[in-house]
Amino acid sequence: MKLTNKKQNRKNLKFAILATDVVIFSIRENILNVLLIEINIPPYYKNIYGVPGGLILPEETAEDSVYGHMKNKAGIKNIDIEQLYTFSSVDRDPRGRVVSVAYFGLTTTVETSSSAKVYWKDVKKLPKLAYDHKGIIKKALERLKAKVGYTTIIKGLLPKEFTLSDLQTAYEVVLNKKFDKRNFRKKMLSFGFLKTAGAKQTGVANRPADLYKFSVGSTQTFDIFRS
Amino acid sequence: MKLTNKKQNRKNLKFAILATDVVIFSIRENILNVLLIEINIPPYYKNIYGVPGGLILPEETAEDSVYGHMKNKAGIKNIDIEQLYTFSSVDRDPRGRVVSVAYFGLTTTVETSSSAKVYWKDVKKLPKLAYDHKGIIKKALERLKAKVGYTTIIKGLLPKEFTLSDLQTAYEVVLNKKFDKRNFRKKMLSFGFLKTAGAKQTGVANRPADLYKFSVGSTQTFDIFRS
DNA sequence: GCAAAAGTGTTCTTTATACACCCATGT
DNA sequence: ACATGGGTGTATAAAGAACACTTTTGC
Repeated sequence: MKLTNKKQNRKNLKFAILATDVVIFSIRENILNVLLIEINIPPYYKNIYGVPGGLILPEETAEDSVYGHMKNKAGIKNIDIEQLYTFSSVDRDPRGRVVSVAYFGLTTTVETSSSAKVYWKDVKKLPKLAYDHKGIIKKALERLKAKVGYTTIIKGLLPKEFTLSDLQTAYEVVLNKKFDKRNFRKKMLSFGFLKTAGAKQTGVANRPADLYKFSVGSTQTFDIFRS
Repeated sequence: MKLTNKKQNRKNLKFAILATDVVIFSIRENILNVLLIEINIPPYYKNIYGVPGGLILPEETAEDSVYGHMKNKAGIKNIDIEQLYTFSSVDRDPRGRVVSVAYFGLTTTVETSSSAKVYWKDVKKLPKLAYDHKGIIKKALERLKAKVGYTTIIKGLLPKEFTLSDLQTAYEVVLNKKFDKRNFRKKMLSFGFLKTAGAKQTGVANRPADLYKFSVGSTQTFDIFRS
């Protein structure tokens, strides 16, 4: 962090533009989806998509910036995000040096009330993407898979109240792996981070399931799944 | 990552200076130490220490930058580092906006062949530090503790060949926790990431221990310690 | 021969896995 | 009455934890 103290040099040190990008995951129809947004930067990019993002302003932290861009460009607010990685390849933006601090977040909010072209896409069937966004999504997915194994982060993919089957499906979709129903339930309830919501499902054409909610506020660490 | 395409605006977007900081850990006399370097930025900082770091240059990635600063300022080279977190608080540097991409690394190289004032310090007895470096070290330590539990990262704290007692001590020092010798050895050998080096300790005033080395090159994930 | 760390097995407890049937509701 | 997903227990296997003595070397 040492930098020269000569004021006349400071201008030359400000060579890079700072940006943020955010990978937002959501489960739709039992498939893990990522939020994409149209990128239109002629002559470099047209008819192409990428993850939402944008500039960091002088008076903002990276995190402030992400919240603003999520809201303005994708209509997504009130979701928890966490820092993923900072991408600093010299040529990652065709217009010049742009260093991006990437974040990732989870949501159940499927509505994307925004004027921009925004859509959800199966993470396994991504189209060609702008910039290094494919690599950013790949890294976010790795992080998500790792974190569901030792934290309660899965909470972000579920509504406030959910059934144990919903919870199981969420894990199965993220980890791409099936679990035994009885063992799954035993294990989940043993952790103590769930409590019954005191109600049952309604309007289903089968026996209604008990509803549960998380009894912990923020993401906590547990030993959830090992492999 | 969308940014305005108007060239005349791009200069105003370059408001921040980019820097890297690196937290280097090493075990010395059964204590986890961190490498500190004198920070001298009058009138803001004098007689104060912090972790090594410095500017990112226009043609460098953050990672390139860290390797350069580690070598030039602390005389440390040939160590593996990984990205830790990007610190972007607006006021973290008294001279203006500096966004720092922080890294952390492990080493056994205790010699710090450098002209700058560089020294190793017990992570539990840190003095007052410049900038937000105390927070950076705290985050690095959390990451290190987490990663020894599910990767072979501990390798970075050990010489090429080491005894099982050395390995146990390394885990104990990092996790601040004692292990049972027999159970520890059984478990470590069961993973298969160790192999005998075919030699024994020499010059010790007790029964010489077998030497081992890691049979894996880079850091790999295993289920090493749960709690 | 003594001090110092190395090396080594067994028992018990806890956790994980495999597995199949009846239940409550909507249509 | 039937189709659909909900809800439950037990037996076996695997992993983790607790625990003490003999061995090899330098001095």
